[in-house]
Amino acid sequence: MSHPARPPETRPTERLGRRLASGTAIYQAGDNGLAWRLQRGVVRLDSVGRDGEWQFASLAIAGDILGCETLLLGSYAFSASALTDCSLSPWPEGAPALAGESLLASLATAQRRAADVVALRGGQAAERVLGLIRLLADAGGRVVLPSRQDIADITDLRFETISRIISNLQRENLLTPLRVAGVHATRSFQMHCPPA
Amino acid sequence: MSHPARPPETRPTERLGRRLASGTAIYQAGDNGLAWRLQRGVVRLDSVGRDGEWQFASLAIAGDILGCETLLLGSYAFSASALTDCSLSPWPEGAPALAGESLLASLATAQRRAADVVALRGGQAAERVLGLIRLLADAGGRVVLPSRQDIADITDLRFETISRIISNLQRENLLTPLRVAGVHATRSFQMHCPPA
DNA sequence: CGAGCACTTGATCTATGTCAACGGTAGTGG
DNA sequence: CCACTACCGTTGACATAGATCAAGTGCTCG
Repeated sequence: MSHPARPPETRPTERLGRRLASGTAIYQAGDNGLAWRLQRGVVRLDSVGRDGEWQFASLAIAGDILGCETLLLGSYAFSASALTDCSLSPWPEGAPALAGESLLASLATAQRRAADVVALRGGQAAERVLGLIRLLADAGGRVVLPSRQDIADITDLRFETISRIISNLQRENLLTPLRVAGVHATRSFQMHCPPA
Repeated sequence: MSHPARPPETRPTERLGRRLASGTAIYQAGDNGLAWRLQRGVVRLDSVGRDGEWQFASLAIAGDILGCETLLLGSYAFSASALTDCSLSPWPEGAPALAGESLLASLATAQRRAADVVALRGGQAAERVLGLIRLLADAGGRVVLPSRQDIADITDLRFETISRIISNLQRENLLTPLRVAGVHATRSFQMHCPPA
């Protein structure tokens, strides 16, 4: 529909307890595999049309469960890729029994997360981007953002618009780029606005 | 944010196995209650901000489970209201044991539904509305739509825009209003486009 | 009968999309 | 080391989809 196909960048699967660099594919819709807990980072989930185009479907952030559906269906329903550096560990932890309790908990957070994502696609452009930044910021207001294009896919805006909005936020001192190796990063920021 | 507060239209809760008219509130975020299976109709879920404004969060259609989170948290996380005439029955059916299997199934469909809703908020206006119509149509292409305003809230458009789009679809013969009591209905249609 | 509500349609405005040019950085191969 | 390419991000100029404002219709309910 409105979003461009993305080239699936594949890498060999590492052993359990994976670390993934920003941009790497984690799994593809239809693959067989495990469910994971996302320990750190941000993951994008896309649904895949019959003709293979990717369409942004949801977001997972640290603490979320990834690929639950594989426990029921045997294969992934979405394709997952890392928007920032990530680490994953197999889920469920400990006993392999499908503990009803932890399933319920993961269902509840999935619902909340879905509502958050829906909210990121409504209202004024600047509010949407700010909403995403708030969602991704840690308690101290530090954020590592996805690429402009990924932010655009998430918020249903264009990357030029995202670029302009982030420039404005810097101009208004709501966001200051962090220095990484002596230069201003384009993706790491300190946020200066109320976290809610 | 971008969406207006809606007046919560309350009604006394009926006994188990409920039928609800279009427009009625089903439950409010924070209430205690059961989980339900939606047997018929379309339900809107809103998250409620601290200041009480409602914000569209998700959609449930026939077959979906409503208010799962109450099993874990003891109270509803969202407010639910009927967008068309609905019927509900308590869930889980039969044994009160939290069957891991059916929980998983409901988690999987919740994820899919969330992805559908996200898709309804991206791309061209006419495509979004058509996407919603497809989602709500039965196998024969018959649909009972929510009000123009509710469609607008779901798709993040304005009700005037929805009205124009539906008028266009009729003009292009993709949609024909059904006759109800001799007059053209404004919400019941026959769809004439491919269901996928 | 009048009030309220949902819907329709027209005229105009504007936020965001689109197109284009350019700069910086990383990687690659000579 | 430099050239070269590819990719990502920034910024400007302009176009347009959809928002906004306004007026009017018809239905339902008291």
